[in-house]
Formats: sequence, C-alpha cells, structure tokens
Amino acid sequence: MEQIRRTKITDLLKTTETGQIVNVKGWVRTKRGNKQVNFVALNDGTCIHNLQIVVDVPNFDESQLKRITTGAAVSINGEVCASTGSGQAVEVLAKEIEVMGDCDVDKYPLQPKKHSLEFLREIAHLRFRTNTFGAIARVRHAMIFAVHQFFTQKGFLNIHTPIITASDAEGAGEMFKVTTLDLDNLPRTEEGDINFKEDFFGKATNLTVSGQLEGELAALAMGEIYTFGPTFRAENSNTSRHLAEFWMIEPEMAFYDLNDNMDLAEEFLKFLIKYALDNCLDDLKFLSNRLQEEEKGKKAEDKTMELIEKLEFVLSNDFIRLPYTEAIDILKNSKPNKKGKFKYPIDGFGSDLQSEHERYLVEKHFKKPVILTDYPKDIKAFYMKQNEDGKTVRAMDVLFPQIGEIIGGSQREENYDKLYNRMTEMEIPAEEMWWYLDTRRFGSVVHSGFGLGFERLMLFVTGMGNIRDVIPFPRTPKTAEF
RNA sequence: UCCCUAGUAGCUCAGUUGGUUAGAGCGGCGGACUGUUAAUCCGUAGGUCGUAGGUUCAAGUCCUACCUGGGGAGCCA
Repeated sequence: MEQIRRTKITDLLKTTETGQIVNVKGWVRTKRGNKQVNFVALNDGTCIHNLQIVVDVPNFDESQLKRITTGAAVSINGEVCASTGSGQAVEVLAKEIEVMGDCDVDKYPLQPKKHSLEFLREIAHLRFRTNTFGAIARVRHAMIFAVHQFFTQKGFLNIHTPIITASDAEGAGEMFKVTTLDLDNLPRTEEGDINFKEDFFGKATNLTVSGQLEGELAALAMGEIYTFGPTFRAENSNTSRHLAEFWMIEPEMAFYDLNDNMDLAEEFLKFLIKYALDNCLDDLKFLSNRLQEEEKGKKAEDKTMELIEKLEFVLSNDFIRLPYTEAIDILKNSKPNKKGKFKYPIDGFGSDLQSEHERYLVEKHFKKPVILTDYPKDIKAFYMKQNEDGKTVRAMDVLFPQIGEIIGGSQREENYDKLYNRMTEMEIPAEEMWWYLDTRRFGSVVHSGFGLGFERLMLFVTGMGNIRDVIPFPRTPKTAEF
C-alpha cells in the first residue's frame, strides 16, 4: 500500500477541493451496499461526522472486503470526490484498503444500532467509539482548555495543590485513606490504636476533598490563583450528580469580597458556556438532537428547553442574587408550600434548603440561575466570613436548573480570633491547622473563593442526565472497573 | 445509607388469574438489489428467564435473602 500522510476526517470534510489522493485512518461504523458498490461510514474521533468511503466492489478482493466490519480499524487511500448522495458534500473513492485491526462482529458489543447509556456504561472502554461519548469527550476537552484560558486571560495563576493530604479538618466529606501499612498486620500503639507513626508519611493521610485551604495560602501571596485537579469523596452517595472521584476548579482571590466573588463566578460560567457554543457547535447539535429524540414521548410539561437554546438563555440573562432569608420568605409564601406539596415544608430560618426548594426557585419562580447568599452559619463550613448579625455567613451557592448546586463558595473569615473561635465551636483541631491560621496572623486580608464541580458543568453543557456519562471512567460506590 | 423500581436472546423489550415446546423488533449470518445514509426485501441461527433458597402436582410468573442496574432522597461539587 502506498504510504501517504494521514488526513484527519474533520479536516477532510472541510475541503471543497476534489481530485486529490488522500489517506484516512479510522474505525468502521457501518457498511452497506450491494455487489457493485459498498459504502463505509468511517470515524476517526476527530469530529462527530463520519466520512463516507465508496468501494467499487469489483476492484477489491472479496475476502478483504469481508473484513471491513463494524468496529474494524482501516486505512484507506482514495480520491476525494464530490458526493452524489445527499448526506455529505465530499466522500472518498477507495483505491487501496488495508484492514489494520479486525473486529469479530460476534464478540464486539457495539452494534450499528442505538444502545442505552446504561449498557454503554458497562463497556466504558469502548463507549468512546459511539457518537454520544465521542461528542462528550471533545466537549470535555474544550471545557478543560476554556477553564485555563479564562483564568490565564485574567492573570490568575494555576496552583497544583496536593492530592495526598494529612488534614481531615475541612469536613467536606468522608475521605479515602492513603496508607502503605500492611492491612493484615497493623502496627498498634500501647493504647491499641493504629500506629500511623510507622506509616509512610509518619501520620494518617487521605486523598484530598478540596484544594481550597492550600489555595488560600497561595492567594494570600500571589493574589489570584486557581486549582483544577482531582478530588475524592468517600461518601456513599448513589445519585446521578455525585462521583467518588471528580474534578474541581477552585479559584481563590485576595482582595475579593462576596460580591466580587459572585461577579467572577457568573462571568466564569458564561465564558465557559460561550466557549462551548463557539467551538463545539457540531457536537452540541448532535447531543441536542439526541435529547430531542429522547423527549419525543414525554408530555409537553415535562419537556426541557432545547440544549442550545438553554445555553444561550443562560448567557443572555443575569443570575438572580438572593439572600437566604429572602429565599425562605419566597418559599414560605409559595403555592407548593401552602398546598403542602413540599415533602419538607418551610418553617422558617435555620433549616437547609432541600433539592425540591432549590428547584422551585430556579425552575419555577425565577426560571433562571440563582445565587443564594448569606446562609445560616450553622449549616456552613467554619472558614466562611461571619456577618455582623451573628447568624449568617457570607456564603454563596450558584443553583442551575436540573442539576442544582453547580458552585459553592464564600468570602473567607480573615479575622484570626473569629476564625479560631469558630473552629473551637465546631470542634475542629486548630493546632493541626496552624499553617492555615498563620495566614490570619501575618498580613491577613479580605479574600474569597469558590469551587466548581467540573462534571456538573459538563452535565449542564452537554445536557446529559447522569454524571457517570460525562467523565470517561466514573468512580462510584461499588464501581471501579476500567 | 434510606425509599421506589427493574433484571427474560448480542441489544431494547413483551410474556395474561402459576399450566404443554419462552416471543417480537433491532443487531448477526446467508441470499436479492448498480449510489446507500442507523438502506430496503426474503430467509436463518441464537435463551440455565440475575444468584441462592423456599412454596407447589407444576414457577419466567408467588415468597425470602443476596447481587447488579435505574429513579428519587440525604451528603455535597
């Protein structure tokens, strides 16, 4: 076979020029045709579209053509032609075909037909080869790039915070233990506890649940920083919005108060959504069509807004900013509350909002993203800036339709005494957190930050319903295959 | 972790008040067709009914436990 430099399908489909001889490599999606002519739909992962390969059957060996099955990897030299069919502008007329990797159709689980997302989740090693998961992988990459671009343009520094941490004080969730101790023969102290002094780090260590505390250390020297890394929660959460291993973006900014923080969060989310619309439109259109198909059977009232329309809607509307106490008033006077429709009725200040309440505010009352602020201090973390009323803290949660909380953040408590007292009240071991408290002893300053769950963003941008489908290899309770 | 729900062919599902030999569509394979778009038409193979117990003359169907998936809740991002 003549050696020709490979052309990527995404580039080839953009050409209007015909007559040139090219090489394409990829995986066969479908083959159809008759004794005279075969049509092979070829995909190489570079875009959602397939390239149509036209095979004049008499020009090729029958046994070779038999090997061109769904899933097979092929390399093709051929001529770029204007297509006489209606589905595509250009196609490639095959001159030489090499089957690089055969694919036994009796054993290959992906068939040229629609598969359920649940089934594909069981074959996550192969689901990249489907249109849906190919599109998601490309959008995910674009979003990763956009995160770095946004912060770089704004002069933020990317900080790598540790994955292994000795602090378990933040209380963000149950942690995964990290150890090299022999689990069948654990060293004990005289009191009978496990002796972590003999462990690798000489103390008990865990996988991080947040890079925030270390991020604050950097922000209080570098000004504006962000982290973007893996985060681990050992909670036994079995929902479509939680993962045991997920990626989080945590900006932390010196000299920002809560309003600056909200401004940044809103600008950031809009930047990411616009980036997706500007750079991933083909993939988003595919995902949108997929959703429309799925919703065909649904009642009008259950149907959601079309994906691209929804993304543009978020771009063109200001987020509602609402203090917790006002949200409680709205909910208290709402129809579902008065009619007893809420499973958890609103009785007044102090209780945390349930999913049903957040959804009512976002999806029914305001019908746009909502930032709730100034929550009761008792339901929020120790490091949040205490308000003068003594009851609330300068927290903010950004709530999105369908997915709920996409961002959680706050202005941080910069006053040493207030922070130390709050830690004592909440029984957080201040002596282990000496390094964190030091920032409040030496040149402390107003600062703020937030955390964005990257997969939650992906849910919103792709319109997917289950978080396990927007990360390549999901980690959830009882599942760590692949 | 709690509540609800499901597990039958490679995939998606049907299977009546428990009753003879478990069905369909898609996919596969074979054939037909000179340009198809998840092609179409004809034919064909393919099942230890999630696992383990139990009830019964008889269990895919009823009961119990467990496993796994899905939806919801809590925890949160």
